[in-house]
Amino acid sequence: MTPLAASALDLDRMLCFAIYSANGAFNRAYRPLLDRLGLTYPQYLVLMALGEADDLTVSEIGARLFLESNTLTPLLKRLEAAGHLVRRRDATDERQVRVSLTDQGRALLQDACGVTQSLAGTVAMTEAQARTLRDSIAALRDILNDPAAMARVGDARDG
Amino acid sequence: MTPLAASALDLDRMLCFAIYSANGAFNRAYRPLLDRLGLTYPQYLVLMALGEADDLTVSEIGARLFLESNTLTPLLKRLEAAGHLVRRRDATDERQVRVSLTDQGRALLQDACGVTQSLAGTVAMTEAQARTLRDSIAALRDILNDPAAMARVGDARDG
DNA sequence: TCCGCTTCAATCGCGCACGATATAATATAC
DNA sequence: GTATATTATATCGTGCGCGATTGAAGCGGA
Repeated sequence: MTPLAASALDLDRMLCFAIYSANGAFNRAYRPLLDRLGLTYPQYLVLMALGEADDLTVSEIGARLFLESNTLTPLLKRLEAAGHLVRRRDATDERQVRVSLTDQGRALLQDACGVTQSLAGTVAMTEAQARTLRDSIAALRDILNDPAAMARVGDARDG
Repeated sequence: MTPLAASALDLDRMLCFAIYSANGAFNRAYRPLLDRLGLTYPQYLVLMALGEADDLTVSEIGARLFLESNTLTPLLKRLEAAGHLVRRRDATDERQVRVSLTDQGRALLQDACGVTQSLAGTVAMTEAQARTLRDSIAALRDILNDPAAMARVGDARDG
């Protein structure tokens, strides 16, 4: 007498829920470690992005993290207020804002990288397992982020 | 001259970032579909949980979704205001709040399940691939959610 | 030159997610 | 049987995440 549960849609069978709950678990695992550094996880990601390529525009950071200015602008302002980075208008195109790490921000990123590695060391997973899993998830993400692939979803319900 | 990028910590090599960005991608894919039903993704998960086992307490829902009352209480109030579920104090233990789907909520869940399937059908992945990936991610989540496993993370930096 | 179109960042509103705390009900200790 | 501890839910403040909108800067064509 539970017709809805009879399908293959149970929570534990859903890939999206596996991703959703794993994301929450990662956040909970990172939080106490990043708290000591005064960082949130998205802020840590921004520092990582700038560590790979400094002096990025807001859009370029967004392209790497799959975020947009409505999320990044206030986040970047907080990191700037904390002295971890500097924002300045591009001289040749005043629409753009270029973001660069300060020395303090660069040092903080070094500390934060240690956090990642100590956590990675705790999760019992071989390098090969982690790589396979990461690549599969990234491929899935790229499909979901592809407008062309997603355009037809739900069409059967519309027409 | 980019010492930070030289390590294995690049964004695209991080499992946590793969999870984080895939979660965002799933949300973006679900949003337009669930918007038509007036639901958010977490609200959809709550309906799913109640579809599997109705008349759950707030804590029981939280145990299934890895959430707590500070997140669930306002979310449940919104779903109740929309007429999708009912909340009432347990007669034998007034501390607990029992949540049950209304007929309207049950019907909405049926509609929402169609959304999931149309999206799953669009993502080119075999059943076996999806199962393997899902199980790996869930196992990872369970490790990250295990206080005992996580207790030692960062110890090396403390002592 | 002027007008429209696009692009980039910023702003606003809303809904999670969660640490910290509050409040009420129950259970336990004595 | 009252004091204390524990449990369940609710409340509050902060920081994402994002749809929608705004405003300024650049770009195009007539």
